[in-house]
Parts: sequence; C-alpha cells; structure tokens
Amino acid sequence: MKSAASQAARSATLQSIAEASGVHRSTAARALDPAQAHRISPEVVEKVRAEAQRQGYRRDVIAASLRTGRSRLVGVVLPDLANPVFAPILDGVGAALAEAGYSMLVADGGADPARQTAIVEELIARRVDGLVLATARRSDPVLTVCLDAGVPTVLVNRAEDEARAATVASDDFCGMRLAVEHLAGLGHRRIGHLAGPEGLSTGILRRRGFEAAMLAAGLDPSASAVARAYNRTEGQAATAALLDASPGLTAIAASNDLLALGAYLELKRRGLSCPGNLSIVGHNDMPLVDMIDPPLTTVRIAHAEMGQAAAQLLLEKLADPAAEATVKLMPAELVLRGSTREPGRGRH
Amino acid sequence: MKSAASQAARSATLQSIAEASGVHRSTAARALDPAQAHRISPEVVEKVRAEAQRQGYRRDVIAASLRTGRSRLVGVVLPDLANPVFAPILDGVGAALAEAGYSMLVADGGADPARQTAIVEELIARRVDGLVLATARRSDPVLTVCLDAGVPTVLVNRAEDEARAATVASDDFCGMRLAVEHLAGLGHRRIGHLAGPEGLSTGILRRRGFEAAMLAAGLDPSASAVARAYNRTEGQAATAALLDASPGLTAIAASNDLLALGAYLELKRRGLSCPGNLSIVGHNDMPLVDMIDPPLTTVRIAHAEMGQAAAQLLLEKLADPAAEATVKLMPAELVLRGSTREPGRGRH
DNA sequence: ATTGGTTATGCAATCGATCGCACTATAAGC
DNA sequence: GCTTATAGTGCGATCGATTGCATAACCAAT
Repeated sequence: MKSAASQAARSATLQSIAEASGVHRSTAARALDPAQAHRISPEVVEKVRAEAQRQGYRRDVIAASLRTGRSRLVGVVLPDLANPVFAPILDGVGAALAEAGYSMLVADGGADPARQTAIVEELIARRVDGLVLATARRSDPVLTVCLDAGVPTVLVNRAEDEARAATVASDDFCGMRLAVEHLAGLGHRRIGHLAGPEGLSTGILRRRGFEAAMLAAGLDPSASAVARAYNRTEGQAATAALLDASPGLTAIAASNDLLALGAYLELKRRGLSCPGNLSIVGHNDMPLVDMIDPPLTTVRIAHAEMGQAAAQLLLEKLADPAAEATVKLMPAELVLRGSTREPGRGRH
Repeated sequence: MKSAASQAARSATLQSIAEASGVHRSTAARALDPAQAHRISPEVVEKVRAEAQRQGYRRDVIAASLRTGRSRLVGVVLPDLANPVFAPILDGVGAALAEAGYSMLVADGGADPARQTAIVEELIARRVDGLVLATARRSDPVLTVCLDAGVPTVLVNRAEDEARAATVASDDFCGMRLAVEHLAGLGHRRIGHLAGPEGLSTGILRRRGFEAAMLAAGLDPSASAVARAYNRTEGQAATAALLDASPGLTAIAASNDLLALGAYLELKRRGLSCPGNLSIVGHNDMPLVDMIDPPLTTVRIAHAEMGQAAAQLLLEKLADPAAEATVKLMPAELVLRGSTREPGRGRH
C-alpha cells in the first residue's frame, strides 16, 4: 500500500491525472491551479483534484520552470558563513521566502569578487527569479553582472555608494554615533576607532559616523586603524597598531564585534584591562557577546529582521519589476553591557 | 558591445549555436559535453566551442534537468539556523558540494517533523539529486519519506539509532567520556549531567557516555536533568532542577555549549561562581565560547569538517547509489579552558 | 430561427537539452 | 572487389507543464 502510493507519487503526471479523470491535460492543469480553477466547472475541478490527491500528484516544478521561465528560486550569496552575523540574516531571508513559496539557493562566495561573480552566473544559469547579495562592495562588480542579466536583486547588510539596487542595511552611520556619544557621555576624550574594510559600506559609514560624532562632541577623530577583514586576527592587529600610534586612548569604538574581540585579545596580551584601562564598544551584537568577559557593550543590529526585510523587498520587486530601488535602513540600538565605563579609574 | 553580449547571453540556445556552426543540435550538445566530445571530430568540436564562446552560451540547467531527471542540486535541511553550530556545518557541506559542481537548496525545518517533512517533499518535488538532513531524530519519520522516495540521503550531526542512511556525526559517546574523565581526574566525585533531548542521538549518546564514564570511575551517574531543546533558557531551567534535586554537586557535564551557558546564568543567579563553586564542561566548542567568562572547557567537534564529510558521503552515494550506508564518527577532542578546576576550593 | 455572447474544454506548439537510433561515408579485412 | 566495422552526424521523440487559440455547447435575445 505504502510502496504503491510512493510508486504512484514518483510517476504521477498531469497526463495520468487527466486520463484518469477523463479530461484533457490542460483542463487538469487549470483545475489544479487555484488562479485558473474558476474557468473550469466545479464538478470537473473536484474530480481532478480528487484524482490528483489519490495519485499523490505533485506538479513538476522543473517542467513548469522550463515552460514559464520562472523557478520560484532565489539565490543568496554570503561572504562568510563562519561569521556569526550571516546565519541570522540567512535565517530571516529564508523565513520570508518560504512563506511566499520560494526556496533558497545558498552559496558562500567568499571575499573574492571573481568567485562571487562565478557563483552568481551559476545561479543565473539555474534561472533564479531573484538574488540576495550580502557580499556587496561599495561599488560592486557582481551587482553589475546581476543588473546586466536583468535579474531582480537586493542587497542586504552591505550597501553600494550609489543605490543601484534595493537595499536593506543597518543605519551604520547613526549606530556608530550612538557608540561615540555613549563613550563621550561617560567622559572619554581620547577615543580610537577600529575601522572595517574601506571597500565595504559598513566599514566606511561607521567610520564616517565615528568622525562626525567625534567632531560634534568637540573631539579629535584622527585616532583610527583599519582592519582588512572582519575577524579577530585583524582586529587584534589593528588594535596593536592603534594603541602604538595613539598612546593615551581611553576608549575604542570598533566597527564590528569580531574586531572588538580582537581588541580584547590585544589588551590581554598587553596586560591591560577592559573596561578598567580601556573601554570598548562593538558593533552588531553577535550571539554570545553578552556572555564574554567583560560582556560587550555594542550596537545591536536586528539581523534576522534585516534578512526578512530584504526578502520582502525582493518579493515586491518580483511582483512589480518596474518598482523603484528602495533603500531601507534598520535602526541601530545601543546595548549597554560591561565593556564600557568612565575613564581614568585605572586597573580594576 | 556589452549589452549586445548580454542580450545574446539571454537568448543563446543550443539551437542557435548549432545553426551558426552549421551542425545539428545534438552534435553541438555532444561537442560541448566533455564526456562526449571524443565522439565528434576535433574540428567540429572546436568550431562549436568557439561559437558557444562567442554567443556567451550557457547550457540551460532546467531543460537538462527535465530531460535527464538530474538537477545537480542538493537539499539541506537544518533544525535551527540561529544555533551557531549549524552555520559551520552548512559551510562545510556547501564547500564540498560546490567543488563537485552541485548547488545547495537550504531550508530551516525547525524542530517539527511535520514541517520538516513538508520541506523535504518540496525539495523532492524540485528534483534534488540528494538530501542532507541535520534534523534527524533517533527514529526519524522524515528520513522514511526520503528513503521511500528513493532520494539518496545522508544524516549529519544527528544519527538514527538504526543506521538506515549514511551518517556523519561526532563521536558523542566518547566525547562525553572525555569530559567526565577530565572532571574525575580533577578530583570531582559528585558530577551532574545536563542532558539534551532524549529523542536526539546527541542527547542520548552523550547521556550514555556520561553514565558509562561515571560508572567506570566508580561514581554515581544518577544526577541529571534533561533539557527539551538546545538553548540557554532550557539549560538554565535544567540546571536549576539539577541543583535543587542534587545538592552538593561540584561539577556539571553539559551535553551542549548552549546548555552550559544556561548553567552559567543559573549559577550567576544563585550567586555561585564557576569554576570556584562548580566546574562546568560544555560540548561542541561553538564559536566564541573561548572568550566568555570563564572560558568554557568543552568538547570540540569539527563541524565544518563534519559537513564536508557528509557532503562527500552523499557524493559517493550519488556516484554509486547501491553503496552501503556507512556511518562515520568524527573524533571528539577535549579543549581545556577556564571553567573547570579541582573541587572544594570554594568561592574564588 | 438566426445571431451574439458566454462558458467550458480541447488542441497543439513551446520551453531547451538529451539520447537512442539510423544513416553515410570511409577504412579495414579477406 | 565485396563485405563488415566504425567513426561522425543527423533525425526526431522525449521530459511534463503551460497557454494562446480554436471549438463546441449552451443560453438569451431579437
């Protein structure tokens, strides 16, 4: 019985349903399509549906794709799955897409635009209806490929300078301002910045946010070091450079939690304490940074919601390809924890 | 020029290549297929390839899928993308698949078998060549669906009691034994266990490993509490229950890092210190647990490698569908950090 | 009774690649 | 010189759903 059913499931085709119901394929197709069923008499619709049920029929998505040119498939390109920031984004994208009946082709494109392009071309060859890129550089060659190919594309987390595509990102500029205002409010005067890669919007916008906020507070924004990638190693190296170049800093505003954790490592190596000697603010509020030592004060980004919003934007674009490329900034929020305090109280 | 090229790319079809090269579609197809090109004269092969290059031809994967029944697509079902354990696994799977020219359809199936089944059926309808399930319960109804449908499937991270499918998991039994031996070696006698869900292999095997190791050390293995899911909240609740039911414990072996972190929270709530009052060992070595306070001693699982190995197993199965269902256990390794020490030294 | 307008359904082309089969030369064998 | 391989290509069916167009049936209105 069981195996008979699955046997049927494997071979149930529109043709077989049609024959068993005594109607033509096309009639069966229309009866099974909710959007077209109204053109068919209720009795036939019922008969066909029952037969489809009985045979365990499932429309062949591949065949349908070939005919219609649509696949109900969305490609998602990530820069680094090992970075804890991207899992929640992916989760959000997937949830919103699933709800709309789309599936998700996921690929880790790394940091190399050439490889990302190859991946995107592969995805396009697979006839994805749309693309979500979490890899965008400030001027992104990969997006050019997508646009040239006419594939609806949205950017998430990282934006381009010029908004050529719909984008959902965090309000990086304001987020960093929150961090600086917090530190300045505590009384810090000499604050350094751990900047992210300059080719990424997150790197440059947070840096500009830092500079603007520092100037607004009447402080000198020149103490900064640039990390070439968002990871602890780079963060530690950049912190070392920063501390060497700018002695006397009492606080660091990092553009990323992983960089902030790198800073933790460097402080430890130098026998300095956080927040005793140096206050540190991160950015992203990655999972678990609330439990590290000391708990990281950081700027929270609602990653899952960001992913959902990006998928939503893509769905709108799919529904209306002529739509404008909207840019949505998610508000950032400062989360106070233990890595910041008033300056000058020395070692704890 | 640019737009002409992409224009062509959009409409370049086997037919158009064939016409432009003055050969039949099928000849062009064979010339472009490395595995068949030898049946065609070198000159024709060259001519066709050049023309394909010129027109920017890419084989239509959809049409090919329809004809051949193969899609070079693998479905991956995860239980919880928000759990940091699964991103590295996904990463590993994706890397190995990409190398072999496969793409990855990713879906978060949650903890509900019914939803997981729906997702798997969706994936099968999309004609995936194979499936990777990270969701398996000890007796998994979802796997039954896959097997009935005749889709090559491998399990990763979680195994079934009865090995109906190829599986790559960590050696959970031995891993937990390492944890207990470590604690016993430090002198702990009253050790409790935070067990994971009993329906999961990770939950039950680690529990059995705990019990076996305790008995081997001549200790009483009866102090334990079960968490219904792997997260901090459940970990905290289970810890509370464990401490209440078994006063006098000096150490806890948790079956999961998130549960261990829940234990941290509960200790903090009770004003107890780790490792001063209580030593804690986790399981998984999730990202960042090396930086929490105190750094978590835990059992490391090579998640990315596990994902890669699972994908590898699936690729073998795809190459030879008749192959045996092998089960591969990845060795577990104890990572010593700051959350464990000799008992009885009271508050730090 | 004829025309006009619906409604319900059938027909057949289409999407693009793949592959078994058949055919034609040319080469090899006797 | 005649058969038998064999390499190189072409032909056309096929995968399964979709959809514009055609047709048939039916009802109402003039």
